[in-house]
Amino acid sequence: MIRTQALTFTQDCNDCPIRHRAVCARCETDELARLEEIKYYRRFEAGQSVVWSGDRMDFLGSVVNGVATLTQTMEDGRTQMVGLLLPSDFVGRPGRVEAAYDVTATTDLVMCCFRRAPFERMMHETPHIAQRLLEMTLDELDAAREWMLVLGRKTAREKIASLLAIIARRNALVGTADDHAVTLELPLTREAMADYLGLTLETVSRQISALKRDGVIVLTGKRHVAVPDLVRLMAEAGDDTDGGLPA
Amino acid sequence: MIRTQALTFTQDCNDCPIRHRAVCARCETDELARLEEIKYYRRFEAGQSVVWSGDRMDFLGSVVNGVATLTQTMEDGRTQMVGLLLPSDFVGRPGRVEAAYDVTATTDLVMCCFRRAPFERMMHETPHIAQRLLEMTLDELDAAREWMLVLGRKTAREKIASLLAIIARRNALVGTADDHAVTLELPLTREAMADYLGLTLETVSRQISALKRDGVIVLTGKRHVAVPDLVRLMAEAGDDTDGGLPA
DNA sequence: GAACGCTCTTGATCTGGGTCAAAGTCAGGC
DNA sequence: GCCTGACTTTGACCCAGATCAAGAGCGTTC
Repeated sequence: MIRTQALTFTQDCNDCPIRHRAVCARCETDELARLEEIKYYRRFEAGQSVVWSGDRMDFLGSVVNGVATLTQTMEDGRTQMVGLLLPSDFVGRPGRVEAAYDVTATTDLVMCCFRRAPFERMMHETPHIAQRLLEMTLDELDAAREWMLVLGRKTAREKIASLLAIIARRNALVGTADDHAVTLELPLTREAMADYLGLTLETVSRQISALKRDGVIVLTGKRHVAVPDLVRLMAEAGDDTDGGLPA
Repeated sequence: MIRTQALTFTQDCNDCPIRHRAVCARCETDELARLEEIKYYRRFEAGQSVVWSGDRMDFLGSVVNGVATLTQTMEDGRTQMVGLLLPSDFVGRPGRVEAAYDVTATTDLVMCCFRRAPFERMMHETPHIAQRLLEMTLDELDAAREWMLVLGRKTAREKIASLLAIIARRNALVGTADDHAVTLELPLTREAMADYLGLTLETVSRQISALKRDGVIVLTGKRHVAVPDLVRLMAEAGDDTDGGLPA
């Protein structure tokens, strides 16, 4: 059920694979060149804030490397992560300068950014870009709704398994892996995982221990996880597995 | 925090206010005429399914009247509502014929539909439409993420208050109301509310009783709710109230 | 107007996950 | 090597909300 995005980078875009996928899948050469002009890179250290909710955000861009999170906070301090930005994911809303969420780098992070004004101008002149952004936003919406099911109806164990499955799937496409066994590096602390899953960090820790005890995962270090059987993991997540993996 | 969409219909669009807002806010007259050609109305009875997840959906459209829900279901029968479609909301994904969710009318429903093929053709030829759809989709994404906070971090009482506040705000704009007192008709059964909130119907019922006991709401019939003080209700929902209401 | 089928309310009890507390692991700095 | 601080694990206990169960309200049908 968790839709996997095709990360089919093309060689003609090797200095910034992201730019290609994110906003320019069907652009002509001269359009690519224009994007090139307004593009720049930003680096963030693990733990650093990219932007705070309500602040001015004068760029839009995609993650090249590393992991960032989108979180919402209530006045009393309760927080909920509402999005996980993995390489190739796009942040920023055209036409609205104030950030709607806190964006935080959870690992060292490299982003490919576009300055807002020229990007928006270009979007208005280049129909492909708005159409591409629409597709990407629809994918994000599907992912958010998928996550609503996780938050609203799954047990703690299923929630952990769902998160691991998402990361494993994204990883599996980038790295090499046979269909059923995957290893992955958790880019999140237990606390950040809890924020994503609507749990406490203690519960996260306990459920990870339980999955380990039951052989669903093998821990080789706090953050390094081996999944011997991805199908098993997805079953633990409560997902239907049909069509999930290539045959 | 719950963003309210401006439902500013213009008089030049009186036979189908929705069409205007939904996809053609900036179209020229001839484009409006083309939309007119491919538009038709569909009516559904309360309880009837609009489309099942996975089925072919050969139209897109917006709600004119009534309420529909988007729900996701797990194999074991657990369900989670992932969206509430109130008048002026749009359903359907351009470029993807299979519905991703179950769409169900919870009241008698009128939709203004566009046949898929000509609509998509028009979208590709008319940049305004893709841009408008992008904006609408970004609004939906914000709403979905808002809801993730509700599902993941709010208590049962706060969840109920949040739902009432959403409906009250949408209602308040359409109907007449002074700033602080609103009455509304619940378009959902207790069970549907539970599905939206990630609760059981018993808990929904108990919390509604509690809010009534505490004077936050006044029940005049099972489904008819008077909110004497919307600010109070929003405080119960755990929302920050700044900017929420006109002064 | 009795019987039926919904929807909703309320009570009693149970439990998954939260809360509080303490101890274990590990990387980096000196 | 040992200290420090951040992260993680584990234990004991508790409570919000789930579950199970019984009725109550109320519109429809015949």
